[in-house]
Amino acid sequence: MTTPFKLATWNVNSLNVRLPHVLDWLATHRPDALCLQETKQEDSKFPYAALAEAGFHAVHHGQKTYNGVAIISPHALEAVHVDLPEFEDSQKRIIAATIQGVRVVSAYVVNGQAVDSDKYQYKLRWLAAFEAWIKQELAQHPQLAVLGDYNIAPEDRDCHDPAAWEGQVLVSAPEREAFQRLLALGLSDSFRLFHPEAGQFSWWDYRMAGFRRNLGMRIDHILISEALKAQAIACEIDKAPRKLERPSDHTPVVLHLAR
DNA sequence: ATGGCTTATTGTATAAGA
Repeated sequence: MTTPFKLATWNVNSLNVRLPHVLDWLATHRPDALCLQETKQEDSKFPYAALAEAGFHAVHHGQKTYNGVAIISPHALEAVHVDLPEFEDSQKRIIAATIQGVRVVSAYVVNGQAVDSDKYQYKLRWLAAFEAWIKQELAQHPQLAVLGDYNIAPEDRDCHDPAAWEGQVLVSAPEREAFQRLLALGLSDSFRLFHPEAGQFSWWDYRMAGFRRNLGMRIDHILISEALKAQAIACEIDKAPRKLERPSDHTPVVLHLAR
């Protein structure tokens, strides 16, 4: 006897603007956990009441203007943790909670802006600290799912024009190596368990009619431990919200487990 | 063609995203 369990991640690019889309999506999909990134609001502004009215608990770690992460669930959110340990950081990029025995991480990885920038160096340092922490989480929680906006397209098939993007931020070798080190801890890129094809993206630039022309990148990922891999039955990118009025530039990625 | 669009901000231009 197995029970369906649905996990999702979505960079909403301002929850203040996107709350109606999020509430509609929650009502339609009824996930067991939805991880958000780029809420761009302080905890005092987070819509706990609207979510509660819809039947969801939530935990949020945010700040004004930038960053901000949350986990929304109809179930209890236990052992909540924020930030990377032993990494001085004023930017709110990490929240984790245990939901029905599954350790769920919502992560907003540093963008990095350009490979010759200080922000890129911060991205690589941040990723090293993230890897060290995820290693600890995995040791403590065999059933681990690390969801979020990784701001890394792991392979050329995850980029609409690898030649044009070669060496750029999001696809550069040091970033891709950092992603591979996460996998080497014992995690799997759940989307690729089911979909080997190129041209599957989770983000499209607002400019240049990027979505209509499918000029995108697959940078939002759900990494899962071996124990969860054994339960995985499907993983999809839901492009529907990207077609709405005033969409986020990212769209949800959804993992289905049978537990 | 280094921009194109969208968001937030003690705003009327700037910074950041990816």
